Amino acid sequence: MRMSRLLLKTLREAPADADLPSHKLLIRAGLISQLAAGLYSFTPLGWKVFRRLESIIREEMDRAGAQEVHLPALHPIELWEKSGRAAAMGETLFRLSDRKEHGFALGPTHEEVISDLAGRTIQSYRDLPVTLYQIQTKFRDEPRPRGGLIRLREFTMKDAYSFDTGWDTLDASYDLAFQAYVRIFQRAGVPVIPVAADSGAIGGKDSQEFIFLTPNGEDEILLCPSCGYAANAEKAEFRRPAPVAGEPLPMERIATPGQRTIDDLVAALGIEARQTCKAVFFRADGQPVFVAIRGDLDVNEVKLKNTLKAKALEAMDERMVRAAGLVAGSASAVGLQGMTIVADPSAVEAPNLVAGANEDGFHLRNVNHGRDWQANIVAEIALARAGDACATCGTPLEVKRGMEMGHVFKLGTIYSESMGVYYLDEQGERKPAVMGCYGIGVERMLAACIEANHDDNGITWPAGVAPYDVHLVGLNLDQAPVAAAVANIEAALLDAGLTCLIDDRAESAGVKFKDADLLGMPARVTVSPRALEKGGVEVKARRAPGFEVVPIADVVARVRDILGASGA
RNA sequence: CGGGGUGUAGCUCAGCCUGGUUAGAGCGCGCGCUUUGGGAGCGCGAGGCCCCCGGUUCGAAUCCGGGCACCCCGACCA
Repeated sequence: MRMSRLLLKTLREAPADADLPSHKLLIRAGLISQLAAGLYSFTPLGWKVFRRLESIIREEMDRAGAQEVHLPALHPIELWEKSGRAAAMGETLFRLSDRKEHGFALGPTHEEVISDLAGRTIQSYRDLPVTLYQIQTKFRDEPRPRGGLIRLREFTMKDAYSFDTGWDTLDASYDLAFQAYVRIFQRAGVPVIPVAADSGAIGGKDSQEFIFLTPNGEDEILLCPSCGYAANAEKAEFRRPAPVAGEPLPMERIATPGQRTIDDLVAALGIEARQTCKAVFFRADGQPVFVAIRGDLDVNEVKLKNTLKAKALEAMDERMVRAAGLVAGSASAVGLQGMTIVADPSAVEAPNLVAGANEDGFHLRNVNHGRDWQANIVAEIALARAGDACATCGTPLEVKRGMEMGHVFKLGTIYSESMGVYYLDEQGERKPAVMGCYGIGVERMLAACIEANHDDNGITWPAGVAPYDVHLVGLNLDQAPVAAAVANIEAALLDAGLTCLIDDRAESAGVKFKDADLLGMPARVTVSPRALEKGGVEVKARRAPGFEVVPIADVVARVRDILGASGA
């Protein structure tokens, strides 16, 4: 491809609203162009990269025995009502109507549709196991698109779904997908670590995310430096600090004027935060929920939501708190009536806590669970934080930020039951298929690839992802020997199965080099009168500082070396 | 949906507070010449519903009101 013909405009400056390195470089290198919030067009060069990532994914999924399908993006709304997720997705679901006022949705994901397809074709245990996948556009009306290609309203997801006869063979399908993911991210030049995760709105059991660790990530990851335990903040387990021990003492009411927070109590009473009981109020699917947790801990809303099996969970606002008859700042479960009380074990096990008296300006000392109040549900709903002890080995956990690149999890029979994916086993018994689900965000992976592969001058593509293998720069192309050498090298590269982008523009050498660095092809070959006089052309690896003059006959071999060294 | 910010040329931004020439600069773009090893030089030129609607005023990019869009931080996700 000749740059004089390429639809491309590189920018010296990044748009002011680009924040992340990947976003800036995507724009500056002219790979994408924004249409609206969370919507981007890909230019020819950007699209080449995108397609190469798609190819990597496709090759590895095929290698793992998965079968590609193509599914509609437009879904009858009934499909989503049938699975119960029309409500669960809420406003994230793009909804529309056809001319007959029939409801439709733009697919935010494809469990329902794939289950419909699978349900119509899978009949016997002989048909299982099978893994289907697609690489297609998804639509989500995100509350906040952001970060260039990090969070989009229209994006491409590779999602795969496995169907098995039972949980034991699901483990094998899951592992196959897991290994495929390891290979995909390795080839794409995106370093990831698997972490334990919550399965989120889609539901299910075992779940792992592939996280690209970066300070620019949106997710918090807890890592144990000692035993290697890794989990996202929503899922992370940890050992709670021990309570202050003691025999239960008689409960007493104390005046605490103006003391509304845990910190206030700690300061005024000269106690530790772990000697208090914190009250937090939520609304789960419209029902009020009272949460009691020890004062030194915070509530993990995802764990709480899962505990309650709630579709929607929100913190109560002041108006709701008042309507529920709660006394913010002095609330406790002691004497509380009329709402579900969920308690973290920390609040249940610790004796003699200071808790609210449900009366403004007063608290209770020596409150004990079982004697003074009773939780309806006791469950681990505390949020792990940096420094908390690892549940496995006790080492203080570290917190890092990361981006979710992919997510694999064991769905079980949730969708096979609701959408009707049943098979007959050897005994002729009708059973739901056991499903697994595996997703990768393609645009996000592209962004992460740049986050992981760039320097001050631009992108440094891994060899397997770069839009072209070689950036062939011609200087003084009006001189016949230069033009001839460029043509020869192009032919040799093409014959060798390599692709090249030729800078044949009437630009100065400086401009061409700057663009070559910005665009980031792994190898650069510069043809100039100066180099020709030295008996060859210059070959340079994008990721290495120097260049060398090599005879034209050796260019292909030298380029191959560089590509081999520029793998992910 | 809360909090913060920004809308002026393709891009980065001045101008606005304190209303008043023909709305500016750099980069980019076109033409000519010069130039060809790290975004080079000279000259000429094109390019603006100053986000939109309304108001105040003799007069609005500028002041007031209301919208909309986009970005960032939180709650949600690949």
